[in-house]
Amino acid sequence: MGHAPVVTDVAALLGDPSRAAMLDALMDGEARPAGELARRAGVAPSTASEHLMRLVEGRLLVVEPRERERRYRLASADVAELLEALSRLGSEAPVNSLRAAGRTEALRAARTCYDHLAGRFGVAVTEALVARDVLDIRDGSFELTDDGEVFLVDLGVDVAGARAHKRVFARACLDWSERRPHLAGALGAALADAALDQGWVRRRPNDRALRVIPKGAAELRELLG
Amino acid sequence: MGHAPVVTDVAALLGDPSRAAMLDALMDGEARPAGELARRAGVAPSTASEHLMRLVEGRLLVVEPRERERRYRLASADVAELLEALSRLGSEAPVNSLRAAGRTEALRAARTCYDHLAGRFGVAVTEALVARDVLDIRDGSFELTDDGEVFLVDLGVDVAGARAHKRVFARACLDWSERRPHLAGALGAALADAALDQGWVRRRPNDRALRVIPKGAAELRELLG
DNA sequence: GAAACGCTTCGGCCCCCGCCGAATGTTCCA
DNA sequence: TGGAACATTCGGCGGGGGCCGAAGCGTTTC
Repeated sequence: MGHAPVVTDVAALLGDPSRAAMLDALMDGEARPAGELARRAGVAPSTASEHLMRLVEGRLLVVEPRERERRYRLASADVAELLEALSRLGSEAPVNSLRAAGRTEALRAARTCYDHLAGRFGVAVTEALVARDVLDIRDGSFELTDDGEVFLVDLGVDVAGARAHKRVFARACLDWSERRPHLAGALGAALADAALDQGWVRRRPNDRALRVIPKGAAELRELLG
Repeated sequence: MGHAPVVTDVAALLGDPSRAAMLDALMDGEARPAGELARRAGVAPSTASEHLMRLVEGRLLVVEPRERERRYRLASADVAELLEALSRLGSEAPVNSLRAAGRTEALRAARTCYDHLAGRFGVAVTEALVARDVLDIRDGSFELTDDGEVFLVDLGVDVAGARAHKRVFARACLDWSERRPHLAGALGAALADAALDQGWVRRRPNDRALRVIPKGAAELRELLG
C-alpha cells in the first residue's frame, strides 16, 4: 500500500551533505568531472567517487565517460525539480553567516533552475509574458498562444527547436524562493538560452546564480511593456 | 554555493525507513497518535517519539495535543506532494534488483539485463559499436547510423524486426556493475538474440549470467575490429 | 488515592556509513 | 617508455544516529 521504501532510497541519497553539494553543483545541467565535484563538496576524490557511484546507481546522475575523465550530470530535469521541491520545503531555515546570506540573496535575485530561468527575474519574466498574453496559465501549466509564439520568435527564442524536443514543451515550476510558478520545460530552456544569447543575463562562474545586465534588463522591460 | 544545506535537512528526515513509514501512514491527511505510528513503523514507542520530535522540528509534521495522547498530522499539502515527487522518481528505476544480483564474478562478466546484454561483455560490445560508428550516443540515448544498420544486419541482427516493435528502439541502460551504458530497447534485445544464435555466448541454467564462448568472442572481436 | 494508559526522556549498545590514504587502472603526453 | 593526470577500489577508522528498555511525568478512570 505505502510507497515508503521507494521514498527512502532516493531521500537517503539526498540526505548527505556531500552528495547534496555535488547535486547542487550540477543544478545548472552541465556535466562536470569527478575531481571538480570532489573539490566543491570538500571531500577527498576517493570519497566523492563512492558518492557519485551511489548517485548513478540511484538514477539521480548519469555519467559520460570522456577521454581521461568521467563527467557527471543530472539524470533528468525531474531530479532538478525534486531538488527545487525540497528547497521549497526547507527554505524556512534560518541563515547564520553573512557570506551565506549574500549567496542566498544572489540566488533569490536570479538563477538557473536546471536549464531555465528562476528567482525574482525568472518569475518576473514569466509573469510579464502571462500579462502580455504570450502565455496562458491553465491549471498549473502554461500554454503558448499563437500571437505569443510570434512574439517569442521576435525575441530570439528558438520555439521550433523547443517543440522538436521530446520533453514537455511548457510547464510550470514552482520557485522555491518566490513561491510562485516560473516557466520550465523545453520552452523555458529555450527562453533561458535566448536570455543568455541576448545578454539580458550572464552566468556567474561556478554558480547557478545569474547576473542581470542592467542594459539588457531595460531592453527586455521595453519589449515586454 | 546553492541551497544544498536546506535540501539535506529535509531529505535526511525522509531518508530513514521508520520516519518514511510514519509519514506514509499520514499521507491521507488524518491525525494519528504516536502509539499507532510506532506500531505502523514497527519500532518501540520511545524510538517513534524521537522520530516524531525530529519530524516536527523539521516542520514536516504538526502535533495536536489531545487529552491523553498527542496526534500528529502532515504539516501541509506540500509535504504530501514532496513525498509523491520522491516516489515518482524512485519508481522510475528499473526493477533491476541490485542487491539480489549478488556479487558473483559470473554476473559481472556477462549477463542478461531483462532481454539484452549487460556486464563487462555487454558494455564492451556496446562501446565497440560506438567506436565503430554503428551507434551514435546522443545525450544518454543511442541512435543507429545508416552504415551501422548494414553492419548489424551482416552480423545477423534482426534490425527490421526490432523496428517493428512498439517499444523504444534503441535506448541506453546503465550497467550496475560497470556503471557505463549498454545498449537496451528493441535493438538491444535483437542484438542479444543474435549473440545467442551465433554462439558468442550461452545461457547458464537458472541464472541471468551468460557464459562467453572463447571462439565466439574471438570471432566477434574480429568483426568489431 | 492508586492503578492504568500514553508519551517522553535517558542511558547505553551497535551498526551503518562517511571519511581518508594508499594502491591500482586507464589514458594522455613527453 | 616512462611519467603525469584522473578516477576508482580497498582497508580501516571514527562518529552519528537508530534502536531498545527502564524510568519519569501527566492524564484519565476506578
